[in-house]
Amino acid sequence: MSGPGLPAGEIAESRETGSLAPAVSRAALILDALADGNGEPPGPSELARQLGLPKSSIANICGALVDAGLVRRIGTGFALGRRLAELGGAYLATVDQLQEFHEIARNLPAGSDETVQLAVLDGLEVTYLARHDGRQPVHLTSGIGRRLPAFSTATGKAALASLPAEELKRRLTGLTTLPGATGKAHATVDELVADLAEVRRRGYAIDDEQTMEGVVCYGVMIPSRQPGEGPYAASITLLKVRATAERVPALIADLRRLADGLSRPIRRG
Amino acid sequence: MSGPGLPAGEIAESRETGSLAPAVSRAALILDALADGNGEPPGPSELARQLGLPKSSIANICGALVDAGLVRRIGTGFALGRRLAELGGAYLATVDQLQEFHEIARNLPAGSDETVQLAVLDGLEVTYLARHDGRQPVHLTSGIGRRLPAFSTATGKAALASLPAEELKRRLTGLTTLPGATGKAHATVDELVADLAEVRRRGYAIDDEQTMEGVVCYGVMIPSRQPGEGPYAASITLLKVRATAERVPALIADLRRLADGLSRPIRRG
DNA sequence: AGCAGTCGGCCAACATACTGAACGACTGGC
DNA sequence: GCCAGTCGTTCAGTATGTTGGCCGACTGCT
Repeated sequence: MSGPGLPAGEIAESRETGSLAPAVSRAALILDALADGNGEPPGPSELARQLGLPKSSIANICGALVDAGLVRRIGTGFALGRRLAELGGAYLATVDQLQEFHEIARNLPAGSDETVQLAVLDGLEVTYLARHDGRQPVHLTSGIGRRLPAFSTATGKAALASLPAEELKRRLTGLTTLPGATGKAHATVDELVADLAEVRRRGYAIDDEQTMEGVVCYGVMIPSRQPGEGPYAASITLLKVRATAERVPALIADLRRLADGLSRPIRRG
Repeated sequence: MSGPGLPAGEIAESRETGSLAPAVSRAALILDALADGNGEPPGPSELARQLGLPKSSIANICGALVDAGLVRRIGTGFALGRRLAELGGAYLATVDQLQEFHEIARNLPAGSDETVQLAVLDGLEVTYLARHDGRQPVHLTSGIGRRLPAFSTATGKAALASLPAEELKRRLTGLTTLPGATGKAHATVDELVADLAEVRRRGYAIDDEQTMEGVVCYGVMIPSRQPGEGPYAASITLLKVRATAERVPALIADLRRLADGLSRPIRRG
Protein backbone atom coordinates (compact mmCIF):
# COMPACT_ATOMS: atom_id res chain seq x y z
CA MET A 1 0.00 0.00 0.00
CA SER A 2 2.89 2.37 0.59
CA GLY A 3 4.16 4.57 -2.19
CA PRO A 4 7.79 5.33 -2.88
CA GLY A 5 9.52 6.51 0.24
CA LEU A 6 9.53 10.21 0.88
CA PRO A 7 12.16 11.91 3.01
CA ALA A 8 11.23 11.83 6.66
CA GLY A 9 9.21 14.87 7.63
CA GLU A 10 7.97 15.67 4.15
CA ILE A 11 5.20 13.13 4.16
CA ALA A 12 3.81 14.63 7.32
CA GLU A 13 4.10 18.20 6.14
CA SER A 14 2.41 17.34 2.87
CA ARG A 15 -0.96 16.78 4.51
CA GLU A 16 -0.62 18.46 7.86
CA THR A 17 0.11 21.96 6.66
CA GLY A 18 -2.59 24.37 7.67
CA SER A 19 -4.91 21.86 9.22
CA LEU A 20 -7.33 23.32 11.72
CA ALA A 21 -6.94 20.27 13.93
CA PRO A 22 -3.33 19.11 13.55
CA ALA A 23 -3.65 16.33 16.08
CA VAL A 24 -6.40 14.74 14.03
CA SER A 25 -4.43 14.97 10.80
CA ARG A 26 -1.47 13.42 12.52
CA ALA A 27 -3.63 10.67 13.91
CA ALA A 28 -4.71 9.87 10.36
CA LEU A 29 -1.06 9.74 9.29
CA ILE A 30 -0.34 7.33 12.12
CA LEU A 31 -3.22 5.09 11.07
CA ASP A 32 -1.94 5.08 7.49
CA ALA A 33 1.55 4.22 8.67
CA LEU A 34 0.21 1.36 10.77
CA ALA A 35 -1.82 0.12 7.80
CA ASP A 36 1.29 0.03 5.63
CA GLY A 37 3.41 -1.68 8.21
CA ASN A 38 4.23 -5.30 7.51
CA GLY A 39 6.69 -6.27 10.17
CA GLU A 40 6.65 -5.91 13.91
CA PRO A 41 4.32 -3.33 15.44
CA PRO A 42 6.28 -0.06 15.60
CA GLY A 43 6.73 1.83 18.86
CA PRO A 44 6.62 5.60 19.34
CA SER A 45 10.24 6.09 18.27
CA GLU A 46 9.83 4.13 15.07
CA LEU A 47 6.67 6.02 14.14
CA ALA A 48 8.29 9.35 14.97
CA ARG A 49 11.12 8.52 12.59
CA GLN A 50 8.81 7.45 9.79
CA LEU A 51 6.56 10.48 10.00
CA GLY A 52 9.10 13.08 11.03
CA LEU A 53 7.11 14.11 14.08
CA PRO A 54 8.12 14.57 17.72
CA LYS A 55 8.17 11.40 19.74
CA SER A 56 6.04 12.79 22.55
CA SER A 57 3.28 13.89 20.21
CA ILE A 58 3.13 10.43 18.69
CA ALA A 59 2.84 8.90 22.14
CA ASN A 60 0.04 11.28 23.14
CA ILE A 61 -1.96 10.72 19.98
CA CYS A 62 -1.46 6.96 20.10
CA GLY A 63 -2.69 6.95 23.67
CA ALA A 64 -5.91 8.64 22.59
CA LEU A 65 -6.26 6.26 19.64
CA VAL A 66 -5.84 3.28 21.94
CA ASP A 67 -8.52 4.61 24.29
CA ALA A 68 -10.84 4.96 21.32
CA GLY A 69 -10.16 1.39 20.16
CA LEU A 70 -8.85 2.56 16.80
CA VAL A 71 -5.39 1.28 17.74
CA ARG A 72 -4.34 -1.54 20.02
CA ARG A 73 -1.13 -2.03 21.93
CA ILE A 74 1.05 -5.05 21.26
CA GLY A 75 3.68 -4.97 23.95
CA THR A 76 5.06 -1.47 23.57
CA GLY A 77 4.18 -1.24 19.89
CA PHE A 78 0.99 -0.25 18.10
CA ALA A 79 -1.27 -1.94 15.57
CA LEU A 80 -4.65 -1.17 14.04
CA GLY A 81 -7.61 -1.77 16.35
CA ARG A 82 -10.94 -3.52 16.21
CA ARG A 83 -13.06 -0.44 15.91
CA LEU A 84 -11.66 0.17 12.45
CA ALA A 85 -13.40 -3.00 11.29
CA GLU A 86 -16.62 -1.68 12.74
CA LEU A 87 -16.27 1.76 11.19
CA GLY A 88 -15.30 0.24 7.86
CA GLY A 89 -18.40 -1.92 7.99
CA ALA A 90 -20.49 1.12 8.88
CA TYR A 91 -19.07 2.98 5.88
CA LEU A 92 -19.86 0.08 3.56
CA ALA A 93 -23.40 0.06 4.96
CA THR A 94 -23.84 3.62 3.66
CA VAL A 95 -23.17 2.50 0.10
CA ASP A 96 -26.71 1.47 -0.71
CA GLN A 97 -25.71 -0.10 -4.00
CA LEU A 98 -23.81 -2.80 -2.09
CA GLN A 99 -26.67 -5.10 -1.24
CA GLU A 100 -28.14 -4.78 -4.71
CA PHE A 101 -24.71 -5.60 -6.10
CA HIS A 102 -24.63 -8.93 -4.29
CA GLU A 103 -28.20 -9.71 -5.26
CA ILE A 104 -27.63 -8.98 -8.94
CA ALA A 105 -24.18 -10.59 -9.15
CA ARG A 106 -25.55 -13.83 -7.75
CA ASN A 107 -28.09 -14.05 -10.55
CA LEU A 108 -25.96 -13.12 -13.56
CA PRO A 109 -26.28 -15.85 -16.18
CA ALA A 110 -22.59 -16.03 -17.07
CA GLY A 111 -20.84 -13.81 -14.54
CA SER A 112 -22.12 -15.51 -11.41
CA ASP A 113 -19.54 -18.24 -11.96
CA GLU A 114 -16.67 -15.77 -11.96
CA THR A 115 -15.31 -13.17 -9.57
CA VAL A 116 -17.32 -9.93 -9.75
CA GLN A 117 -16.12 -6.84 -7.92
CA LEU A 118 -17.36 -3.34 -7.14
CA ALA A 119 -14.90 -0.48 -6.65
CA VAL A 120 -14.90 3.27 -6.21
CA LEU A 121 -12.47 5.68 -7.85
CA ASP A 122 -10.55 8.02 -5.58
CA GLY A 123 -8.03 10.28 -7.28
CA LEU A 124 -5.86 7.88 -9.26
CA GLU A 125 -6.60 4.83 -7.18
CA VAL A 126 -9.52 2.46 -6.78
CA THR A 127 -10.81 1.01 -3.52
CA TYR A 128 -12.61 -2.32 -3.68
CA LEU A 129 -15.93 -2.26 -1.85
CA ALA A 130 -17.51 -5.63 -2.54
CA ARG A 131 -16.72 -8.96 -4.12
CA HIS A 132 -18.86 -11.78 -5.43
CA ASP A 133 -16.89 -15.01 -5.33
CA GLY A 134 -17.72 -17.18 -8.27
CA ARG A 135 -17.82 -20.93 -8.19
CA GLN A 136 -14.38 -21.29 -9.69
CA PRO A 137 -11.97 -23.01 -7.31
CA VAL A 138 -9.25 -20.43 -7.75
CA HIS A 139 -10.01 -17.06 -6.20
CA LEU A 140 -8.18 -14.23 -7.87
CA THR A 141 -9.24 -11.19 -5.99
CA SER A 142 -8.19 -8.29 -3.90
CA GLY A 143 -9.65 -8.09 -0.44
CA ILE A 144 -12.32 -5.60 0.52
CA GLY A 145 -10.71 -2.28 1.26
CA ARG A 146 -7.72 -3.01 -0.94
CA ARG A 147 -6.34 -0.02 -2.83
CA LEU A 148 -4.85 -0.41 -6.30
CA PRO A 149 -3.67 2.01 -9.01
CA ALA A 150 -6.54 3.07 -11.25
CA PHE A 151 -4.52 2.96 -14.48
CA SER A 152 -3.71 -0.73 -14.36
CA THR A 153 -7.08 -2.17 -13.38
CA ALA A 154 -10.26 -2.66 -15.38
CA THR A 155 -12.35 -0.93 -12.74
CA GLY A 156 -9.99 2.01 -12.55
CA LYS A 157 -9.81 2.50 -16.30
CA ALA A 158 -13.57 2.24 -16.68
CA ALA A 159 -14.01 4.91 -14.00
CA LEU A 160 -11.26 7.17 -15.35
CA ALA A 161 -12.72 6.98 -18.85
CA SER A 162 -16.01 8.32 -17.54
CA LEU A 163 -14.47 11.49 -16.16
CA PRO A 164 -14.83 14.78 -18.03
CA ALA A 165 -11.70 15.54 -20.05
CA GLU A 166 -10.78 18.50 -17.85
CA GLU A 167 -11.14 16.52 -14.63
CA LEU A 168 -8.97 13.73 -16.01
CA LYS A 169 -6.34 16.19 -17.12
CA ARG A 170 -6.32 17.80 -13.69
CA ARG A 171 -5.70 14.48 -11.98
CA LEU A 172 -2.85 13.64 -14.33
CA THR A 173 -1.06 16.97 -14.17
CA GLY A 174 2.53 16.67 -13.12
CA LEU A 175 2.80 13.09 -14.27
CA THR A 176 4.49 11.89 -17.42
CA THR A 177 5.37 8.36 -16.41
CA LEU A 178 3.06 6.19 -14.34
CA PRO A 179 4.52 4.91 -11.08
CA GLY A 180 4.85 1.24 -10.39
CA ALA A 181 4.43 0.13 -13.99
CA THR A 182 5.58 -3.45 -14.45
CA GLY A 183 5.04 -6.04 -17.14
CA LYS A 184 2.23 -5.13 -19.49
CA ALA A 185 0.92 -2.14 -17.52
CA HIS A 186 1.01 1.31 -19.07
CA ALA A 187 4.27 3.12 -18.48
CA THR A 188 3.36 6.60 -19.72
CA VAL A 189 0.42 8.97 -19.48
CA ASP A 190 0.11 9.02 -23.27
CA GLU A 191 -0.40 5.27 -23.38
CA LEU A 192 -3.06 5.57 -20.69
CA VAL A 193 -4.92 8.37 -22.46
CA ALA A 194 -4.98 6.37 -25.69
CA ASP A 195 -6.31 3.35 -23.82
CA LEU A 196 -9.03 5.43 -22.16
CA ALA A 197 -10.18 6.73 -25.55
CA GLU A 198 -10.45 3.11 -26.64
CA VAL A 199 -12.44 2.32 -23.50
CA ARG A 200 -14.92 5.09 -24.26
CA ARG A 201 -15.31 3.91 -27.84
CA ARG A 202 -15.66 0.25 -26.86
CA GLY A 203 -17.92 0.85 -23.86
CA TYR A 204 -15.93 -1.24 -21.38
CA ALA A 205 -12.36 -1.50 -20.08
CA ILE A 206 -9.99 -4.44 -20.46
CA ASP A 207 -7.16 -5.38 -18.15
CA ASP A 208 -5.31 -8.00 -20.17
CA GLU A 209 -2.72 -9.42 -17.78
CA GLN A 210 -1.78 -5.92 -16.67
CA THR A 211 -2.41 -6.71 -13.03
CA MET A 212 -1.48 -10.38 -12.99
CA GLU A 213 -0.15 -12.76 -15.56
CA GLY A 214 -2.74 -15.16 -16.91
CA VAL A 215 -5.65 -13.10 -15.56
CA VAL A 216 -7.96 -10.79 -17.49
CA CYS A 217 -10.56 -8.32 -16.18
CA TYR A 218 -13.43 -6.52 -17.89
CA GLY A 219 -14.80 -3.36 -16.28
CA VAL A 220 -17.69 -0.95 -16.74
CA MET A 221 -18.41 2.37 -15.11
CA ILE A 222 -21.33 2.75 -12.72
CA PRO A 223 -22.64 6.22 -11.89
CA SER A 224 -22.74 7.03 -8.19
CA ARG A 225 -26.01 7.81 -6.52
CA GLN A 226 -24.27 9.55 -3.67
CA PRO A 227 -23.20 13.13 -4.25
CA GLY A 228 -19.52 13.72 -3.59
CA GLU A 229 -18.53 10.13 -4.23
CA GLY A 230 -16.31 9.44 -7.20
CA PRO A 231 -17.61 7.18 -9.97
CA TYR A 232 -17.99 3.51 -9.19
CA ALA A 233 -17.01 0.63 -11.45
CA ALA A 234 -17.73 -3.07 -11.62
CA SER A 235 -15.47 -5.76 -13.04
CA ILE A 236 -15.42 -9.45 -13.83
CA THR A 237 -12.13 -11.26 -13.30
CA LEU A 238 -11.24 -14.62 -14.77
CA LEU A 239 -8.36 -16.75 -15.96
CA LYS A 240 -7.34 -15.86 -19.47
CA VAL A 241 -7.75 -19.45 -20.64
CA ARG A 242 -11.43 -19.22 -19.71
CA ALA A 243 -11.96 -16.00 -21.66
CA THR A 244 -13.19 -17.71 -24.80
CA ALA A 245 -14.82 -16.04 -27.80
CA GLU A 246 -18.29 -17.13 -26.78
CA ARG A 247 -17.96 -16.44 -23.07
CA VAL A 248 -16.61 -12.89 -23.21
CA PRO A 249 -19.65 -11.30 -24.92
CA ALA A 250 -21.90 -12.93 -22.34
CA LEU A 251 -19.77 -11.51 -19.55
CA ILE A 252 -19.87 -8.04 -21.09
CA ALA A 253 -23.65 -8.32 -21.33
CA ASP A 254 -23.71 -9.27 -17.65
CA LEU A 255 -21.65 -6.23 -16.74
CA ARG A 256 -24.11 -4.04 -18.63
CA ARG A 257 -26.95 -5.66 -16.72
CA LEU A 258 -25.16 -5.00 -13.46
CA ALA A 259 -24.52 -1.38 -14.37
CA ASP A 260 -28.17 -0.90 -15.35
CA GLY A 261 -29.42 -2.45 -12.14
CA LEU A 262 -27.19 -0.31 -9.97
CA SER A 263 -27.92 2.90 -11.86
CA ARG A 264 -31.65 3.05 -12.15
CA PRO A 265 -33.57 3.10 -8.90
CA ILE A 266 -32.92 5.84 -6.43
CA ARG A 267 -34.25 5.17 -3.01
CA ARG A 268 -33.05 8.03 -0.91
CA GLY A 269 -31.83 11.46 -1.85
CA MET B 1 -25.13 0.36 17.49
CA SER B 2 -25.97 3.19 19.86
CA GLY B 3 -26.68 2.52 23.51
CA PRO B 4 -29.36 4.21 25.55
CA GLY B 5 -29.20 7.95 25.12
CA LEU B 6 -26.99 9.81 27.55
CA PRO B 7 -27.57 13.46 28.41
CA ALA B 8 -25.78 15.72 25.96
CA GLY B 9 -22.28 16.43 27.10
CA GLU B 10 -21.92 13.38 29.32
CA ILE B 11 -21.13 10.98 26.55
CA ALA B 12 -18.25 13.17 25.43
CA GLU B 13 -16.92 13.68 28.92
CA SER B 14 -17.06 9.98 29.62
CA ARG B 15 -14.22 9.19 27.25
CA GLU B 16 -12.56 12.52 26.73
CA THR B 17 -11.61 13.22 30.30
CA GLY B 18 -7.89 13.42 30.75
CA SER B 19 -6.95 12.49 27.23
CA LEU B 20 -3.51 13.68 26.20
CA ALA B 21 -4.79 14.46 22.73
CA PRO B 22 -8.38 15.66 23.15
CA ALA B 23 -8.84 16.46 19.50
CA VAL B 24 -8.15 12.83 18.61
CA SER B 25 -10.56 11.49 21.21
CA ARG B 26 -13.20 13.85 19.95
CA ALA B 27 -12.55 12.78 16.40
CA ALA B 28 -13.20 9.19 17.47
CA LEU B 29 -16.46 10.26 19.09
CA ILE B 30 -17.48 11.97 15.87
CA LEU B 31 -16.73 8.83 13.87
CA ASP B 32 -18.81 6.76 16.27
CA ALA B 33 -21.66 9.23 16.02
CA LEU B 34 -21.52 9.11 12.22
CA ALA B 35 -21.48 5.32 12.33
CA ASP B 36 -24.63 5.29 14.45
CA GLY B 37 -26.46 7.79 12.32
CA ASN B 38 -29.24 6.44 10.20
CA GLY B 39 -30.89 9.45 8.69
CA GLU B 40 -29.55 12.42 6.85
CA PRO B 41 -25.85 13.23 7.23
CA PRO B 42 -25.61 15.54 10.25
CA GLY B 43 -23.96 18.95 10.02
CA PRO B 44 -21.74 20.62 12.61
CA SER B 45 -24.66 21.88 14.70
CA GLU B 46 -26.34 18.50 14.88
CA LEU B 47 -23.09 16.79 15.89
CA ALA B 48 -22.34 19.48 18.46
CA ARG B 49 -25.72 18.87 20.01
CA GLN B 50 -25.31 15.10 20.09
CA LEU B 51 -21.84 15.16 21.59
CA GLY B 52 -22.14 18.23 23.76
CA LEU B 53 -19.09 19.87 22.21
CA PRO B 54 -18.55 23.37 20.81
CA LYS B 55 -19.74 23.78 17.26
CA SER B 56 -16.47 25.31 16.05
CA SER B 57 -14.40 22.47 17.38
CA ILE B 58 -16.57 19.97 15.58
CA ALA B 59 -16.15 21.90 12.35
CA ASN B 60 -12.36 22.02 12.73
CA ILE B 61 -12.02 18.34 13.49
CA CYS B 62 -14.38 17.35 10.71
CA GLY B 63 -12.32 19.43 8.30
CA ALA B 64 -9.23 17.48 9.23
CA LEU B 65 -11.11 14.19 8.97
CA VAL B 66 -12.33 15.12 5.51
CA ASP B 67 -8.79 15.96 4.40
CA ALA B 68 -7.69 12.57 5.65
CA GLY B 69 -10.48 10.77 3.79
CA LEU B 70 -11.92 9.33 6.96
CA VAL B 71 -15.03 11.44 6.49
CA ARG B 72 -16.69 12.78 3.37
CA ARG B 73 -18.88 15.79 2.90
CA ILE B 74 -22.42 15.39 1.63
CA GLY B 75 -23.63 18.89 0.99
CA THR B 76 -22.95 20.57 4.29
CA GLY B 77 -23.27 17.34 6.29
CA PHE B 78 -20.77 14.61 7.07
CA ALA B 79 -20.67 10.85 6.53
CA LEU B 80 -18.06 8.15 6.96
CA GLY B 81 -15.34 8.13 4.32
CA ARG B 82 -13.69 5.62 2.04
CA ARG B 83 -10.46 5.33 3.93
CA LEU B 84 -12.32 3.64 6.76
CA ALA B 85 -12.99 0.71 4.47
CA GLU B 86 -9.28 0.55 3.68
CA LEU B 87 -8.20 0.77 7.29
CA GLY B 88 -10.79 -1.79 8.29
CA GLY B 89 -9.47 -4.11 5.63
CA ALA B 90 -5.92 -3.50 6.81
CA TYR B 91 -6.96 -4.39 10.35
CA LEU B 92 -8.61 -7.59 9.20
CA ALA B 93 -5.41 -8.44 7.31
CA THR B 94 -3.54 -8.44 10.62
CA VAL B 95 -5.79 -11.20 11.94
CA ASP B 96 -3.84 -14.08 10.47
CA GLN B 97 -6.46 -16.62 11.41
CA LEU B 98 -8.84 -15.06 8.91
CA GLN B 99 -7.61 -16.72 5.76
CA GLU B 100 -7.37 -20.07 7.47
CA PHE B 101 -10.91 -19.59 8.71
CA HIS B 102 -12.24 -19.27 5.19
CA GLU B 103 -10.20 -22.22 4.01
CA ILE B 104 -11.35 -24.50 6.81
CA ALA B 105 -14.98 -23.35 6.79
CA ARG B 106 -15.27 -24.11 3.10
CA ASN B 107 -14.25 -27.73 3.71
CA LEU B 108 -16.32 -28.57 6.78
CA PRO B 109 -18.37 -31.71 6.05
CA ALA B 110 -21.62 -30.45 7.58
CA GLY B 111 -20.98 -26.80 8.43
CA SER B 112 -19.96 -25.66 4.94
CA ASP B 113 -23.65 -25.62 4.00
CA GLU B 114 -24.54 -23.24 6.81
CA THR B 115 -23.44 -19.78 7.89
CA VAL B 116 -20.15 -19.91 9.81
CA GLN B 117 -18.82 -16.79 11.53
CA LEU B 118 -15.71 -15.66 13.36
CA ALA B 119 -15.92 -12.99 16.06
CA VAL B 120 -13.73 -11.37 18.69
CA LEU B 121 -14.80 -10.50 22.21
CA ASP B 122 -14.32 -6.91 23.35
CA GLY B 123 -15.57 -6.12 26.82
CA LEU B 124 -19.16 -7.28 26.81
CA GLU B 125 -19.63 -7.12 23.07
CA VAL B 126 -18.52 -9.18 20.11
CA THR B 127 -17.34 -7.86 16.75
CA TYR B 128 -17.81 -10.09 13.73
CA LEU B 129 -14.64 -10.45 11.68
CA ALA B 130 -15.45 -12.98 8.98
CA ARG B 131 -18.37 -14.89 7.58
CA HIS B 132 -18.65 -18.02 5.49
CA ASP B 133 -21.93 -17.98 3.59
CA GLY B 134 -23.39 -21.43 3.32
CA ARG B 135 -25.34 -22.68 0.37
CA GLN B 136 -28.68 -22.10 2.03
CA PRO B 137 -30.79 -19.57 0.15
CA VAL B 138 -31.63 -17.53 3.25
CA HIS B 139 -28.71 -15.65 4.72
CA LEU B 140 -29.11 -14.96 8.41
CA THR B 141 -26.02 -13.08 9.35
CA SER B 142 -24.60 -9.93 10.71
CA GLY B 143 -22.30 -7.99 8.44
CA ILE B 144 -18.57 -7.83 8.94
CA GLY B 145 -17.75 -5.27 11.57
CA ARG B 146 -21.16 -5.59 13.20
CA ARG B 147 -21.18 -5.29 16.99
CA LEU B 148 -23.60 -7.29 19.13
CA PRO B 149 -24.00 -7.91 22.88
CA ALA B 150 -21.87 -10.82 24.03
CA PHE B 151 -24.45 -12.27 26.41
CA SER B 152 -27.10 -12.99 23.80
CA THR B 153 -24.95 -14.54 21.06
CA ALA B 154 -23.37 -17.96 20.78
CA THR B 155 -19.97 -16.46 19.96
CA GLY B 156 -20.16 -14.05 22.86
CA LYS B 157 -21.15 -16.66 25.40
CA ALA B 158 -18.47 -19.08 24.20
CA ALA B 159 -15.87 -16.34 24.59
CA LEU B 160 -17.18 -15.14 27.94
CA ALA B 161 -17.19 -18.69 29.30
CA SER B 162 -13.50 -18.99 28.53
CA LEU B 163 -12.53 -16.00 30.66
CA PRO B 164 -11.02 -16.54 34.11
CA ALA B 165 -13.64 -16.14 36.84
CA GLU B 166 -12.08 -12.93 38.14
CA GLU B 167 -11.92 -11.32 34.73
CA LEU B 168 -15.54 -12.19 34.05
CA LYS B 169 -16.60 -10.79 37.41
CA ARG B 170 -14.68 -7.59 36.71
CA ARG B 171 -16.47 -7.05 33.41
CA LEU B 172 -19.87 -7.63 35.01
CA THR B 173 -19.39 -5.40 38.05
CA GLY B 174 -22.05 -2.78 38.39
CA LEU B 175 -24.55 -4.76 36.37
CA THR B 176 -27.47 -6.69 37.78
CA THR B 177 -29.79 -6.63 34.81
CA LEU B 178 -28.57 -7.00 31.25
CA PRO B 179 -29.41 -4.13 28.93
CA GLY B 180 -31.48 -4.69 25.83
CA ALA B 181 -32.87 -8.05 26.87
CA THR B 182 -35.87 -8.99 24.77
CA GLY B 183 -37.66 -12.25 24.12
CA LYS B 184 -35.67 -15.26 25.25
CA ALA B 185 -32.42 -13.42 25.98
CA HIS B 186 -31.07 -13.41 29.52
CA ALA B 187 -32.43 -10.58 31.60
CA THR B 188 -30.20 -10.84 34.68
CA VAL B 189 -26.52 -11.42 35.39
CA ASP B 190 -27.37 -14.48 37.46
CA GLU B 191 -29.07 -16.13 34.50
CA LEU B 192 -26.05 -15.39 32.37
CA VAL B 193 -23.58 -16.79 34.89
CA ALA B 194 -25.59 -20.00 35.15
CA ASP B 195 -25.67 -20.31 31.38
CA LEU B 196 -21.91 -19.78 31.16
CA ALA B 197 -21.32 -22.56 33.67
CA GLU B 198 -23.42 -24.79 31.46
CA VAL B 199 -21.36 -23.70 28.44
CA ARG B 200 -18.13 -24.68 30.18
CA ARG B 201 -19.54 -28.04 31.17
CA ARG B 202 -21.00 -28.74 27.73
CA GLY B 203 -18.01 -27.43 25.77
CA TYR B 204 -19.96 -25.16 23.45
CA ALA B 205 -22.50 -22.34 23.65
CA ILE B 206 -26.06 -22.34 22.38
CA ASP B 207 -28.09 -19.35 21.27
CA ASP B 208 -31.58 -20.81 20.98
CA GLU B 209 -33.67 -18.06 19.42
CA GLN B 210 -32.14 -15.50 21.76
CA THR B 211 -30.96 -13.30 18.92
CA MET B 212 -33.71 -14.00 16.40
CA GLU B 213 -36.83 -16.08 16.44
CA GLY B 214 -36.53 -19.34 14.53
CA VAL B 215 -32.75 -19.17 14.40
CA VAL B 216 -30.24 -21.11 16.51
CA CYS B 217 -26.47 -20.67 16.84
CA TYR B 218 -23.77 -22.91 18.23
CA GLY B 219 -20.48 -21.35 19.31
CA VAL B 220 -17.04 -22.43 20.48
CA MET B 221 -14.17 -20.44 21.86
CA ILE B 222 -10.96 -20.03 19.88
CA PRO B 223 -7.79 -18.90 21.66
CA SER B 224 -6.15 -15.81 20.18
CA ARG B 225 -2.65 -16.00 18.78
CA GLN B 226 -2.22 -12.26 19.10
CA PRO B 227 -1.27 -10.91 22.48
CA GLY B 228 -3.64 -8.26 23.75
CA GLU B 229 -6.55 -9.47 21.67
CA GLY B 230 -9.57 -10.81 23.51
CA PRO B 231 -10.61 -14.40 22.91
CA TYR B 232 -12.09 -15.25 19.53
CA ALA B 233 -15.10 -17.44 18.93
CA ALA B 234 -16.64 -19.23 15.97
CA SER B 235 -20.29 -20.01 15.45
CA ILE B 236 -22.60 -21.86 13.09
CA THR B 237 -25.99 -20.29 12.46
CA LEU B 238 -28.99 -22.08 11.01
CA LEU B 239 -32.75 -22.17 10.98
CA LYS B 240 -34.13 -24.03 13.96
CA VAL B 241 -36.14 -26.36 11.75
CA ARG B 242 -32.86 -27.54 10.21
CA ALA B 243 -31.26 -28.24 13.60
CA THR B 244 -32.19 -31.91 13.66
CA ALA B 245 -30.91 -34.52 16.11
CA GLU B 246 -28.52 -35.99 13.56
CA ARG B 247 -27.26 -32.73 12.12
CA VAL B 248 -26.39 -30.89 15.35
CA PRO B 249 -23.67 -33.33 16.54
CA ALA B 250 -22.04 -33.08 13.12
CA LEU B 251 -22.06 -29.29 13.33
CA ILE B 252 -20.56 -29.36 16.81
CA ALA B 253 -17.82 -31.67 15.53
CA ASP B 254 -17.21 -29.20 12.72
CA LEU B 255 -16.86 -26.34 15.19
CA ARG B 256 -14.30 -28.38 17.14
CA ARG B 257 -12.42 -29.01 13.90
CA LEU B 258 -12.46 -25.30 13.15
CA ALA B 259 -11.23 -24.44 16.63
CA ASP B 260 -8.42 -26.99 16.39
CA GLY B 261 -7.32 -25.73 13.00
CA LEU B 262 -7.24 -22.11 14.14
CA SER B 263 -5.51 -22.86 17.43
CA ARG B 264 -2.59 -25.04 16.52
CA PRO B 265 -0.06 -23.57 14.13
CA ILE B 266 1.68 -20.38 15.05
CA ARG B 267 3.37 -18.65 12.21
CA ARG B 268 4.65 -15.46 13.63
CA GLY B 269 5.29 -14.47 17.20
C1' DA C 1 30.46 -8.07 33.15
C1' DG C 2 30.77 -3.32 31.40
C1' DC C 3 29.41 -0.07 28.21
C1' DA C 4 27.12 2.19 24.35
C1' DG C 5 23.08 2.84 21.97
C1' DT C 6 18.17 2.96 21.95
C1' DC C 7 14.04 2.21 23.94
C1' DG C 8 9.37 4.11 26.21
C1' DG C 9 7.60 7.38 29.53
C1' DC C 10 7.46 11.94 32.09
C1' DC C 11 7.49 17.03 33.06
C1' DA C 12 7.26 22.19 32.75
C1' DA C 13 7.61 26.29 29.45
C1' DC C 14 6.01 27.87 25.33
C1' DA C 15 3.41 28.43 21.16
C1' DT C 16 -0.73 27.25 19.33
C1' DA C 17 -5.10 25.10 18.82
C1' DC C 18 -9.51 25.70 20.81
C1' DT C 19 -13.69 28.40 21.72
C1' DG C 20 -17.44 31.72 22.40
C1' DA C 21 -19.70 35.25 20.04
C1' DA C 22 -20.88 37.60 15.93
C1' DC C 23 -21.83 37.32 10.84
C1' DG C 24 -24.40 36.44 6.51
C1' DA C 25 -27.57 33.13 4.28
C1' DC C 26 -31.32 30.26 4.33
C1' DT C 27 -35.92 27.97 5.31
C1' DG C 28 -40.49 27.72 7.06
C1' DG C 29 -44.56 29.78 9.29
C1' DC C 30 -47.79 33.35 10.99
C1' DG D 1 -43.48 39.15 1.85
C1' DC D 2 -41.78 39.71 6.46
C1' DC D 3 -39.88 37.83 10.50
C1' DA D 4 -38.14 34.24 13.56
C1' DG D 5 -35.34 30.48 13.98
C1' DT D 6 -31.46 27.76 12.52
C1' DC D 7 -27.92 26.87 9.64
C1' DG D 8 -22.56 26.91 8.52
C1' DT D 9 -18.63 29.83 8.68
C1' DT D 10 -15.31 33.31 10.44
C1' DC D 11 -12.29 35.64 13.78
C1' DA D 12 -9.41 37.14 17.84
C1' DG D 13 -8.19 36.10 22.84
C1' DT D 14 -6.96 32.78 26.04
C1' DA D 15 -6.63 28.57 28.03
C1' DT D 16 -4.44 24.35 26.67
C1' DG D 17 -2.19 20.99 24.06
C1' DT D 18 2.38 20.37 22.26
C1' DT D 19 7.33 19.57 22.72
C1' DG D 20 12.24 19.24 23.71
C1' DG D 21 14.86 17.49 27.19
C1' DC D 22 15.60 14.31 30.88
C1' DC D 23 15.07 9.89 33.32
C1' DG D 24 15.29 4.85 34.12
C1' DA D 25 15.45 0.33 31.79
C1' DC D 26 16.73 -2.70 28.34
C1' DT D 27 19.46 -5.04 24.59
C1' DG D 28 23.60 -6.28 22.02
C1' DC D 29 28.28 -5.78 21.34
C1' DT D 30 33.25 -5.86 22.89
